[in-house]
Amino acid sequence: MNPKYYTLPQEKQQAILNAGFHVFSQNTYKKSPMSEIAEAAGISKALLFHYFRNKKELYLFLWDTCARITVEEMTRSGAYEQTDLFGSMDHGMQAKLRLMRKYPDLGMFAVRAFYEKDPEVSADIQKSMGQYLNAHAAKKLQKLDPEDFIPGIDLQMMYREMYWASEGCLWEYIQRGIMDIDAMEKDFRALLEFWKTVYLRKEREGV
Amino acid sequence: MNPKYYTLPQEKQQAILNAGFHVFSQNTYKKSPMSEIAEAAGISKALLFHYFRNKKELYLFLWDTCARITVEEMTRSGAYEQTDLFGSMDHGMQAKLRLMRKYPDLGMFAVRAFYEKDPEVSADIQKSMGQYLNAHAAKKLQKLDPEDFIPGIDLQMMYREMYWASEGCLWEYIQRGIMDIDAMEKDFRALLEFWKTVYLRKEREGV
DNA sequence: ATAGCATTGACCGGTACGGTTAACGGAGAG
DNA sequence: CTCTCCGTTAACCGTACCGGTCAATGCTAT
Repeated sequence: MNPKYYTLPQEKQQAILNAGFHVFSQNTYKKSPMSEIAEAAGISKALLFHYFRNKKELYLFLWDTCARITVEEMTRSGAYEQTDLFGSMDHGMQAKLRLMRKYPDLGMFAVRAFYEKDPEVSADIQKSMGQYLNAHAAKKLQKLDPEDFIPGIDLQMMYREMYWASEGCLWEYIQRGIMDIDAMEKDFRALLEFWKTVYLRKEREGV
Repeated sequence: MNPKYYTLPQEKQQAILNAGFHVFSQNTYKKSPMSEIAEAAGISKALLFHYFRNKKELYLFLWDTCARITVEEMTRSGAYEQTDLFGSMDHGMQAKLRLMRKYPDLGMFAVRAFYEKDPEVSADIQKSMGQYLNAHAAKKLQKLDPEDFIPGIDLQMMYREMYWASEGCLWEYIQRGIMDIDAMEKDFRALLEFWKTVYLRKEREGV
């Protein structure tokens, strides 16, 4: 790719990223036209080809950028460092929301790219996947102290359930196509509070 | 559409439906080629055009069929009649799983069709939408007896949370592209059992 | 043998695609 | 004022594909 891309003003760079994420998230690789991406980014097709040699280069660049941005935002949020379960979920979701605010179609793009079957790109995508998989869930689970939660609860199940509920909540918004991040944050906070009242062991008065 | 379609063997009809659901769920209306659908259904493009006058007719037929099938399966499952919350969720999910087993891409197709923006079909889709919306959630909620659940719990929140978690669980499978319905059923049953242990008021011994 | 129907390969006009190129226009140096 | 960059684009090119048609093929049942 042409390094001149990086000399563009930040907002232009982001516009191109978002245009790419958007178009590639709506259709398969082969059926996502460069012209549409250029138009969505507010530049001419020729200029887009000036920055990226061809469609494949743009696609793989988007994929790498997507992964890089996500990891950056996640570590920056400190979600991995929190020892408290709800605190860590809070930080994680905060990071996710910040991401969605800046790159609304990043999530959907990542999903589609991961399962893209077009032989022109699928191999490259799969090759660069290994490094991005994280096994935080298992580690997080081991650190939990059963004494903090209501007696007899299946902690692993609780964790999966919470994960699914957040994803389901997110998915509802994604489906609807309206990215009202503030509403999402409100919903998620309500979820967190609800979980606390249900899952956490009630402290006896005066303890 | 050509009524001769209904004289086809059931499996052929279903193959065409699934082919249509699949292709239209992967791309926008305009970028979903009839040839691809025909190929996926195992028939020639010309024959597909023999049964459906044009692309639009096929699309709207798929949309109507999708809605009809869903309503049929839901009422048949008796999900709407159950008074017990978990029982009704169980029946509802059973219906959904049966549907997914038979028409793997029906759900995704419905979502895309609902938010399709192509002027050639969007109007017709929206027009025939009103009748399919259901407001069961609100009704279901009113029938719940707080005495059955742990004290002080926010029942509405509980309901939303359960709904999201089921959707999130489903979504995880859809994303993965592998429609292992049996695994899904196992996961969902586990969820149900978990919810019972957490949300239901514990019966004291001997009561 | 043939009438009737399901099914298809080949075709058509039009368009949309990835990618190229020659030219435009504005800013900055002399 | 002119010349030279260089970011930017409209216009173009060859090709592939799309929605839709049609004449022809085979198959079945009388």
